[in-house]
Amino acid sequence: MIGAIMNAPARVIPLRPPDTPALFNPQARVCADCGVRRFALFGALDLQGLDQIHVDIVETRLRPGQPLYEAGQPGVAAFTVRAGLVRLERTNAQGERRVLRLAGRSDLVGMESMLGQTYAADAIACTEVQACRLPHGLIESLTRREPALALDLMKRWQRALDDADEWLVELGSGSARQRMLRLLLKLSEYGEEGATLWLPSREQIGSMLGMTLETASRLVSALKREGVIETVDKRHVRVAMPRLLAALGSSAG
Amino acid sequence: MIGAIMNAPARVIPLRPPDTPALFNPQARVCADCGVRRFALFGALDLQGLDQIHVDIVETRLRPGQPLYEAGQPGVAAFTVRAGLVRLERTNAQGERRVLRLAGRSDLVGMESMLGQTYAADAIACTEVQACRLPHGLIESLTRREPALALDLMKRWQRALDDADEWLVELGSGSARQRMLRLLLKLSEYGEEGATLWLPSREQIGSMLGMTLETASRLVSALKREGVIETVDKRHVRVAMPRLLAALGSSAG
DNA sequence: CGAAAACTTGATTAGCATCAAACCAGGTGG
DNA sequence: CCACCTGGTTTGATGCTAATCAAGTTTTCG
Repeated sequence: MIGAIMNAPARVIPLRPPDTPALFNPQARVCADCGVRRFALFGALDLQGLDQIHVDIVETRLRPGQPLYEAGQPGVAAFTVRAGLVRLERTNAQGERRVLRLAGRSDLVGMESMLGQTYAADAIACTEVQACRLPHGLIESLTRREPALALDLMKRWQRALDDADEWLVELGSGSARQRMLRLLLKLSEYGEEGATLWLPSREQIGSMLGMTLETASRLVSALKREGVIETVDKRHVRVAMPRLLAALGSSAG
Repeated sequence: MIGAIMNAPARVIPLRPPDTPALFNPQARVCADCGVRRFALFGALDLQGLDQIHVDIVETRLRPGQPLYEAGQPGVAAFTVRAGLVRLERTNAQGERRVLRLAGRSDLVGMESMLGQTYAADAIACTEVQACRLPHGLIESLTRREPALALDLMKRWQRALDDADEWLVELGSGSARQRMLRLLLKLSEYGEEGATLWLPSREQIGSMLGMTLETASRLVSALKREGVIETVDKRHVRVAMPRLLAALGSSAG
């Protein structure tokens, strides 16, 4: 594959390409070395393609609470999340905020920008976030040159749709306790290392599960007492997966 | 446009093209005369294109309760809903069924089939349904010939995603009464004629709003007493929109 | 007509929202 | 350094909402 950079016949890409001296632009190098490239939007692109697109890609860093974009703004770019967690949320007719779903490593958010639409939701950093900004013009021109990318994009949309449905089905009904347990299960999918996962503020848990922050607090406290979760620091807990699964199973067999 | 069939320069299509004697295949005629074509997937195609694709398109009719497809089945075709209402629903880990959203006239469902995936949900007819079956192979080959179709498809996905988010935000929180009122508002978007709309069974309302069928029944009864809705027949009601909006406004200003 | 399914209505209870108060950690300024 | 403040969190007391259990009624359909 590395040899192929110069005479480019290939589509197959190794999981993490070794050094690639043929790339001229520094950002192209960053892209080539990116740990999520294989899973991200440009996984279908070869390195030569990368060398041509680098120019417009900007890496963005956000602190917890900072918005990546906001609902209603003209959509100028999509974003690949490289690290951290982003939450998508909307305000309903009654003015209550509601978290729609989360996006983590290798997820693509703000795809509506590629259709000339305004952003459909607020995207806000939950943790420290690293993201790559992909201007919509770039993607349009790339799709023309590389039709496989269009298929890749469609798969992205379908994944987002699956995620949305999953949140509705798993977190949308059942008792408060069940929803809390299922949320922990979901958060553990994004878990960085081991059984340690990021725990949202009580208010955010409420906004994800459709309950008050007091109820969320009581549930978290109860699960700590029961040894299902264990405090690591203010925003992180370690989860005893067997107990979590047992708790889920016992509440509705 | 009719003249253009023979020398085809056009992309502009009248809302409902008059007789088109130049088309040979009967199904192509059906497509050309289709009332939703302008809004449906092949709106971007000219009539000549239609004449070439007709062969694989089959019109399907369903009675209330019949499935269009089922979750987990290999996705062999997407469907454009021409008339009636289809509900998408899934069973969660605890075995409860949950309605994800509805699809009505001109909506496209089962798009995941075009990505070689199995269907992600059950699609079940709520009312009498007419749908056009679009085999995934057809769409693939068409996309190659007509790149604009890919963009059209992406817009479809985004619309589905918007719908999903909307359901979560609007029907996912608030009191049972508020959710019921918002559901009526949503159902009225699909309303056929005037203020008359299809009313789901109490069990289905429960499955859409995350409540028991008894609560749904009580709410429907109460709204009838209050004159917000009025029985037309077992499955249809007329809605007094001003009262509905007033009820929505008063319960949460 | 009779049985099954869908719907309605009532009584009771459990679960969660609401209101209220106290607690804690972190940061600021005197 | 300590007093103070602020925002997030915990915990308690109380009441309302909707689930549950239980009949009874209407509709549908063989």
